Amino acid sequence: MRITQEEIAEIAEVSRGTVDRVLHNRPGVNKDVRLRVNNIIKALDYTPNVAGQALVCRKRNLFFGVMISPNIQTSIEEVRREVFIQVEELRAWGIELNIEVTTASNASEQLKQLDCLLKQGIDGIAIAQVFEKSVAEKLNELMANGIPVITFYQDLDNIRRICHVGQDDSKAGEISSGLFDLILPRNSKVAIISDFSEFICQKYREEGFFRRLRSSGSSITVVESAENLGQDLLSFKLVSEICKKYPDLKGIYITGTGAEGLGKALKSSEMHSQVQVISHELSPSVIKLMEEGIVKFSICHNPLRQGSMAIQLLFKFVFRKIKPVNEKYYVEPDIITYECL
Amino acid sequence: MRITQEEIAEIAEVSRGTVDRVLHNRPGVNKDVRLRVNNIIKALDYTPNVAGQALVCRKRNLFFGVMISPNIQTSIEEVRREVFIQVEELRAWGIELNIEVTTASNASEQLKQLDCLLKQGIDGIAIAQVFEKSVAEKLNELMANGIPVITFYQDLDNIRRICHVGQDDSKAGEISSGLFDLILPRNSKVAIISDFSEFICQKYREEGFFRRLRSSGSSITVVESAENLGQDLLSFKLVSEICKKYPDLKGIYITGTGAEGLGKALKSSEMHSQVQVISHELSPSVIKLMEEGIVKFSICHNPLRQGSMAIQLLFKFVFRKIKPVNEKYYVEPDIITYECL
DNA sequence: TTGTATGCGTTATCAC
DNA sequence: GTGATAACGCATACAA
Repeated sequence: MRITQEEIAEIAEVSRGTVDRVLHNRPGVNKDVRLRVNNIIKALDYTPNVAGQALVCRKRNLFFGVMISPNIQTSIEEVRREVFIQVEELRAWGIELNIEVTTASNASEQLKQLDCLLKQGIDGIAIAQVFEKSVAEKLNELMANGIPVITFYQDLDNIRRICHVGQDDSKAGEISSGLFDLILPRNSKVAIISDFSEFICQKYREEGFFRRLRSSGSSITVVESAENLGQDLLSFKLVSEICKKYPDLKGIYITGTGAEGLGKALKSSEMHSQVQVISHELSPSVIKLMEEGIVKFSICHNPLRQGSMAIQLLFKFVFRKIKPVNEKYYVEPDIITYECL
Repeated sequence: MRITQEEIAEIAEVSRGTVDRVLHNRPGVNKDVRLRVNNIIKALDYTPNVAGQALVCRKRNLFFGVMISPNIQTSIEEVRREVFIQVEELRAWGIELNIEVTTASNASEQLKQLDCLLKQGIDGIAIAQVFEKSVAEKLNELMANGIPVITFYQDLDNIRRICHVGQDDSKAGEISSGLFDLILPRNSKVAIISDFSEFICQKYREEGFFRRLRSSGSSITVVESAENLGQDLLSFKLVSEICKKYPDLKGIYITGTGAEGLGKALKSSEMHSQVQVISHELSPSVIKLMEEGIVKFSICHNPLRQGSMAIQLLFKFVFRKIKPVNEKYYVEPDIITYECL
């Protein structure tokens, strides 16, 4: 049987009210009493019964904002479905959690949405990609005002947040490189295409890729590493050029978006049956290329699971005041092949 | 704001007590009244507030049994750790759930453990593998007596249970076959080794493997399909023979246990760098073979996640009386390579 | 056959 | 500064 406030009050020879005040750091309690009660709380390892809290807190509703960017390559409907499951689960416990899912593809949109959420009185924010410093600053401001922020999917340096939920990109890069060694003949030439190599995740993926090549003594040579700036047209051009330059190219590792342009280039160069492609995530264009047999593997970090993890951590923090123990949480990478779809 | 018993009582112009009696199908309420109340409950889509229930039910503790077999290839400590997390989570809500994790490797041990659990007054059972009909019959009996049973990891025909949590083995087989097509040269010869092909999961894996070979028009030929009866010695013998018989063998798909014997055979035949192995799950011997570069892929169905899913469903059923909507729940297969370890 | 009272643990609002 | 008390939604024992 767990310890209750009532019991603490009894032991400390005070009333429940006082215990409550101590627990919530509210003023109006003698220093000595506070210390005594606090000691008992610690000694008996008291933790509140969440059911009791849930029952009381039926008055005020919670309100979270989930901000995603198109880059997470999952449809907003899917995110909503995932969110719905969690909201329903909490509803069963009598807790009304409202979650507004918005999508933005640039900084100014994000800022506008943040302002809108703030006006409605937000209790917490999970954000999948922070586009610019201006947004980061805004989020820092929120944190300073006691509104918790969790970043997921893509992190940013110098941003204040209670934690980050993401993937181990460097490991993902290692896995890709290992996969190439399994499917390519010896001494193969491989090219790497990123969209913006400055994006942390892509930088780490590439790093991991190279690290394993070295450490495993792989025979693969990376002949080119180019940026398509997230544009399919540029992607097409780049890959076409590379194909011309290296007619014996055997593999392409695409760490970000732009798979569609890549696919077209391979087909128009008639290299699509010779070049094996490994990509990340499961955008519609990647799925299509898998069905066509051009993309052989895609390494995914279920953005849905990341999102729901973020919401759970956010809820725990807001409702139960439990701070995430880790600064970063990783979801395991999923290796996807055509048969997995 | 959700609807409450109180409100239903008000609308039906009866007391809370009566509503409660109707909700719990207890006797002592007029037929007409019962009908009226029931209609209101349905019309307003009433669902109980679990927090309220949790608060009341602090008196009686719940007691679940989790029975695993060595075949699930996860250490009992890991299972306990996983169980612990869930128990703590419920504890936070004031619900004391006791879970006893036992491991048995044959039917008579399982029967003994079941009896032991029954004597202690069990509220539900999650079982990872049912060895014989005698155990299945015992479980059917429990179900008849209102003690819910969930099977996970491995199912059995003709067993009564509220649902099953497992994997889509046929899909797993398809994935393996797809992987072979990616890593093997054209027209390769492949052998399949199972331990007991009568085990449902292995049967389905093999079926899926063959199905995809046919449907995709693969150039792979399966030259042999043998059973090692779960014995490493037999596994060694079988694989040695196969290696001798097919010196140009390129791949082995091992659907069950016995990887250690297989590895030794490949090494002693000096075929280990020529033959690519795909296996299932992550037993210590599989991990070792991956590190040695012999096993290239292993397809896993996180038994831990299966177990925790089973417990969650069990809890939902026992505590909230919510029957699982599906008869079978599948976890997604994980494709594991050396770099994933 | 029906209604009422009590308690579960927490929070918040009074009163002292 | 401190203590008592009324909800919150539910289950149950008891009263009518």
